[in-house]
Amino acid sequence: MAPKQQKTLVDTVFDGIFDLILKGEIPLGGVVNEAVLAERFKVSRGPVREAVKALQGRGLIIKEPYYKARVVDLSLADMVHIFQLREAVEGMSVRLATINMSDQAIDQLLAEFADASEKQQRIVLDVHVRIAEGSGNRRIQSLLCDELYYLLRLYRARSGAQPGRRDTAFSEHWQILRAMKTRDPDLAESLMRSHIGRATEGLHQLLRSESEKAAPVRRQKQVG
Amino acid sequence: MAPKQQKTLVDTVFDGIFDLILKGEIPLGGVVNEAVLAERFKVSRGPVREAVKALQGRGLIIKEPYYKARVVDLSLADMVHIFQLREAVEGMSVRLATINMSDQAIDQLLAEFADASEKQQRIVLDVHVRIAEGSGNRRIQSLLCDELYYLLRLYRARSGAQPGRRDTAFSEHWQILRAMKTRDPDLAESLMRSHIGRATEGLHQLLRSESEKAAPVRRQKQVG
DNA sequence: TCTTGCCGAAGTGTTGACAGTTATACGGGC
DNA sequence: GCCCGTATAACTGTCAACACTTCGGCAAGA
Repeated sequence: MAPKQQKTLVDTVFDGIFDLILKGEIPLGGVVNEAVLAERFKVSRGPVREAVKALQGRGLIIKEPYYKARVVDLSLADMVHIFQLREAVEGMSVRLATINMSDQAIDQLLAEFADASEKQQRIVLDVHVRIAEGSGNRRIQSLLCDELYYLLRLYRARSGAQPGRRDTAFSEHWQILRAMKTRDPDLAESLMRSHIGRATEGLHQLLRSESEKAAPVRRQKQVG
Repeated sequence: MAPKQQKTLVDTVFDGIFDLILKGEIPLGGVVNEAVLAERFKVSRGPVREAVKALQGRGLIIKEPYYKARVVDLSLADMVHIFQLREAVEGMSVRLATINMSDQAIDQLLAEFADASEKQQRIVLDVHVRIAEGSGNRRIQSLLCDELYYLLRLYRARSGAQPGRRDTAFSEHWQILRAMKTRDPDLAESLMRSHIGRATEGLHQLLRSESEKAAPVRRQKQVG
């Protein structure tokens, strides 16, 4: 009973709105107007409503009854919260993958990682996605590869800089994969949590320097 | 800018459908029919669609384009996945609460816990909710108190038995609260993960005994 | 009897109009 | 100029009808 992969207007509009948000055409905190979007995508307001609700369900849009929906602000504090959650879930994800993935699958992941690293390709999100798939836990996969995935993409698109150190990320990923290979779930989880915890700490530093910078002068109102 | 707490038809229908599912009027795996529900709640199909989509977003309903939506099956394997995720997130939740909650708030939680235990009240979900609130992490709170909360409620309503041992749960909660009081985030997290990990293991046992029971004879088709 | 194909019924997806709520603009008074 | 009240415009929530897809029943053929 595998249904055909139908694509409804809601799916198309969802992707379209997410793209507008990614590109900043609807800025962070900006208004999401159903009627305008319906005109833009040449559909009725119904599918737009449903797409907006779906984006709301992924934490990308804030919506209250009768009020104009808004794109989430994605403050640094918000990102700290997301990374704390992600640390816990990615830790469990790699623990389960260490236990559940076959030797062959782990070897293949290691080989692809080594291959991509030689080519200087961006593989950071892919490794996490692959581990989540290997965890065999559909709920964890759904959370990491759906809701948190969109939030991370948005954060990276809007902030430019990655909350992590690109120079050591390769080494940390490698160590995680090695721990998986040796079937040490405790070590794998600990390494993954440290890996993400460092990014969280980096965000914390930004948050602190931001509040110190703001303290001596009047908080500058954002134009948008 | 706190909007009034408006309640739309979608909210009402969401609660109504969830209630039908809780009571088994729509059984696990059962069909969710928009037109029938619209008649039942005396609304148009629009709000029903939106409510169904919202329930889908919480993992309670499975839906593909043009196919009839269905209530999730909530198999034991599914519950194991949910509890594994919950273990990770509740662990991080109590870690953050141990760090972030004020002494006064922790004392109050301890006092309320002791009070409720004398009265033999059901406080299990409340403690977890309170800890999530105390974590100060809105994403964790949202996940534990929204999506996972509904799934847990549904599981308990449909399965009757709690995946846990009521006799030792009090003691385990108490130890967790004590670890919070002494400001030991590592211990608090470890205790919480053990607490939920035991429930997960109980589910695993059920899953194993289920598959052993099914192995020697033809798998009995469920009537529903 | 079993299998396949066709057609109509049952259901889902979308539309445009109406109903209800919030936001904005304008005028009057202080 | 500022504040308040009112009216209207702009928006969100809902409705009923139409468009499109799936499902089930029946008939025909092997």
